[in-house]
Amino acid sequence: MTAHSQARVASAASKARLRLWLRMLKSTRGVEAELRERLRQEFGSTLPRFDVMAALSRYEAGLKMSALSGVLRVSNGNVTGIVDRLADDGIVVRVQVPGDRRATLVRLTRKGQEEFTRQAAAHELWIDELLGDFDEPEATNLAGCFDAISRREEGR
Amino acid sequence: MTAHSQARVASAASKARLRLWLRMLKSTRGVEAELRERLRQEFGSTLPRFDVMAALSRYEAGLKMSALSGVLRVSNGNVTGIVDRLADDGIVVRVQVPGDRRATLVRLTRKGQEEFTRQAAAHELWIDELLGDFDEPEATNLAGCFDAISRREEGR
DNA sequence: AAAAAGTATTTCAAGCTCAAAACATTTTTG
DNA sequence: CAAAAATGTTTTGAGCTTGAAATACTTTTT
Repeated sequence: MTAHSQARVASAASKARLRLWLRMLKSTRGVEAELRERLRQEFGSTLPRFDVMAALSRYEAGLKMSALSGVLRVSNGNVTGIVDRLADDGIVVRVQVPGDRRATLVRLTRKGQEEFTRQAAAHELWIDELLGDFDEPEATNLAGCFDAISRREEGR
Repeated sequence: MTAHSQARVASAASKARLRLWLRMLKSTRGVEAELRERLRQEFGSTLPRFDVMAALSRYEAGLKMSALSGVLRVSNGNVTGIVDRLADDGIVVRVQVPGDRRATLVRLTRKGQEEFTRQAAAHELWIDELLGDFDEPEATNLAGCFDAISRREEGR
């Protein structure tokens, strides 16, 4: 293969990847917008709040602020405000860590657990509706493709 | 098929779709974060600014504010601030629409066009790198899957 | 034990995002 | 033609997001 045809082939794949990215962004944003809207309408809440609750629900003992922002892959300062508001609403509590006066543990309250259970059930139904075009093998296959992208990201 | 096994099948596909969504979100956010970081480092800019410039670059005659927010699928008020800052930087201009004193047209300046050309070239290379796992047929196939999701959204 | 380095969290400033309200102008309607 | 409805944009208030700086505490080094 000549350098010339090589360049042509690379460029065509490159365009296809760009198109892929634009579609990926569009459909992800669309689903996100719909979820945000429903969370607002049905529960008076937001996606970031849901994400924090989901993370905490997987750690019954609670998470330190830094661990929480690590799990969610958002900045430290970001989580502070969301947790502040969730605490105001009685969804989470901050607990001092015994041996370390710098750290605080964040835990779902009982009310928070119950609220998350309700919201998570609705969330699963919504996803089922929004991604209903995919049957089980397709969904599993696509999930694998995304894992490939994510792994590529992590290896940087 | 009994009602019982029906429920089981639906539930398994449902779980697969939920997993798919979580992976889709994770990888899209990862690529977005990387693009945002590079745009910040290399061009001192942001993704929303890039999106506005990209939209305007496809309409040489300019777009009305409402058309711009329509194309980008974000709220009206949102675009106002981004365009304000792009105008401050000499990237875009607002032009009064002759027959309608309510409306303004937003256009890329020459400087804006040149800047967008530079950024778009870098952007395409970045995508090529970040999604490099997919060859042309794969990328095209996946893009088709996302189109299905987007079309489903639009039909709501 | 004092100094230095490291860790955990919050604060800050800037920008993005939305929905809703306000404002201005144009078009339609009674 | 005047009132009402529709259209185009900006403002407002609340919340999310980031990176960087500030604060507080702990561990390590000298």
